[in-house]
Amino acid sequence: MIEEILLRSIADAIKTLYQTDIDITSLSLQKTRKEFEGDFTFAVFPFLKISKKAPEQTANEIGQFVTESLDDVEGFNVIKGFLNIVIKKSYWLNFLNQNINNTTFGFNPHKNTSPVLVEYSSPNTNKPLHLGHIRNNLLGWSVAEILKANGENVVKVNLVNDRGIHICKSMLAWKLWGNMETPQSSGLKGDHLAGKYYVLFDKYYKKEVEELVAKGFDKEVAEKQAPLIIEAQNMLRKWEAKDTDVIKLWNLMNGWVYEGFDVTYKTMGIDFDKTYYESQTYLLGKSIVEKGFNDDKLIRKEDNSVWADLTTDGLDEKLLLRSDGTSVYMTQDLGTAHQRHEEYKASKMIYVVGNEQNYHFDVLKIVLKKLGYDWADSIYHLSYGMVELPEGKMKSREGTVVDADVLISEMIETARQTAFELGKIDDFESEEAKILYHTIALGALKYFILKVDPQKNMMFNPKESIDFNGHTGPFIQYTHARIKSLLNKADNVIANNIDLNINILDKEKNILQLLHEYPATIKQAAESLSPALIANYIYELAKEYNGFYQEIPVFKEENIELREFRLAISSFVANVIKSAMGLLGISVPEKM
RNA sequence: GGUUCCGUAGCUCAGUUGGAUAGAGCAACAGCCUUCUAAGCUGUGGGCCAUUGGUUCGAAUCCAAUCGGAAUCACCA
Repeated sequence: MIEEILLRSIADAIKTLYQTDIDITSLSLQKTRKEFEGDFTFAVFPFLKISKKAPEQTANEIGQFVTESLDDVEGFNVIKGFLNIVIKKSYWLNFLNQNINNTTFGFNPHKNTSPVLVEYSSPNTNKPLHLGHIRNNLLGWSVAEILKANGENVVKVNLVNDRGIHICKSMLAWKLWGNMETPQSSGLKGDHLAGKYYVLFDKYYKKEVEELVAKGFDKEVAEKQAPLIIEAQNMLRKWEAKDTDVIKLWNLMNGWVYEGFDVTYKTMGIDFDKTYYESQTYLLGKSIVEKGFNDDKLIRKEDNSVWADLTTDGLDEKLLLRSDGTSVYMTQDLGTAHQRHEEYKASKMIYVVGNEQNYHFDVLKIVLKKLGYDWADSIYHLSYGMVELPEGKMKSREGTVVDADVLISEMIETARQTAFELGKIDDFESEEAKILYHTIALGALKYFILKVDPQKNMMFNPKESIDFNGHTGPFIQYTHARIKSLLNKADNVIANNIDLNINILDKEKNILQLLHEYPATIKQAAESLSPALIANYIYELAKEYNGFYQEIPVFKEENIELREFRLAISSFVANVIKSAMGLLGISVPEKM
């Protein structure tokens, strides 16, 4: 990489000129700002104490040294204390020639190290997926792909939350009021059917609580004594005791939900290498807790509940087993983590989970350590922000959730209408057209979500449908389609031996520089686990290309060498757009 | 109340380890299709980077305090 060569040369310069050894990692270059001439800029201010000279003079001396020692450097200029280094155009053209046909440009070779696990999605089987889950799925999937591109050995895992009191609520409601309704009989998608009964449970439960309060009970007491909740708890105990009828009902309803989830995952293009089920790990969790108690690392209270005392860690006590012996969320997470560690000995276990669970993961790591598992440090909680609506947070029970399936189908419809209004397609009902609507709709949705820094909360306004113009997925897809159309006109013949003496325009060099940054962008995105860096990078590239496309003839250029050069740049841009969008899970059309 | 995260244009968001005059998109206004796809391009207006101190040659970026907002602190998950 030219950056590293430049830095080494600068370090040499400082050593030769000022007799001081500088660690190369303490030096940094930045891209030269557009208003100045040059490619890379080095700020000399920190080294004035060493040079004991004015900024301009120091910069001039270093610039002189670097220019004389490196073939790829054309020259330099100095403005205040900023040394702007100009790279020869032959460097950029060589870069183009060498990478134009490299289908894995920007990717690191596969390292043969212990795997990195990425857990995402982690759905509950009592309700369908909503916009919050969409962010989770897209983030997790994309982070996994970016890590792969960076050479990691990645395992994508899902953890299905298929047991627990919330599942029993749906089951109980269906049993009481469902009249044997099935996805077939109702035409409802399986996950939506389960969700319907979850909502129904809550409705009647609330009613019971109100009635008890009206009779003079405290609200807290009422919430614990309402017949419905007692019945649900009863069901959970029966489930843990493997009661035949309860298990049968559980299998039936979960089966419906899985069928529903599969459809949604397929539509979104989300996949997994391995799926864990809480129902298969919670017993391991229980045994870990029992062992911890026997080893005197946990405490049992009079009512038989088991707790971890975290007061020495500045936290509170944490329940691990209820007084009736059933397990909680934390219990199964201990079991799941343990099982995964045994299976993969992963160097890192990344959990993509919303920031509302920050405390949970702090506790998980502390409890694991307390129990003597050193590998607790390999657990990393990739904590992402909530998706907020204009009215505030999404709440299932208040009906303010944006349903994943509904949102996606609305987006597809919008894509269809927009294509119609723009007169883009001849046959609007053809199979090809339908694929295109899907590609564009998902492109818009995925890009909208992934371009935001994962850590931050993000706003989604359902009344303003996601845009297809400007800083969006379709903008980038469109750029790709236009390039493909150009390349087709040239019969897809792309030269990789561009003459190093041709004249390069500013816009062309800007594009080459951006392409040159792709490998570093992937690396950075992998290190910071942020697809947003890829998303913003690819927008910048597409935008720069569109400016070029508008102003400069490509296929119509009469000079053959220039035409080949511009076609080559165009082809390279198309490759990188396709590659980078692929890391976001967004496919790019050939035509649109 | 404790802990954690966030405050950048009217709105939605960028701004890599501190660097030169703070960047996009949307919305508004004005232009560009007999020439490679106008889902595009060009231009105009729009900012006390929440506030106040500090560190530094240099702060949107680092530190502290204050003010706003969010999450969490359950025998829910």
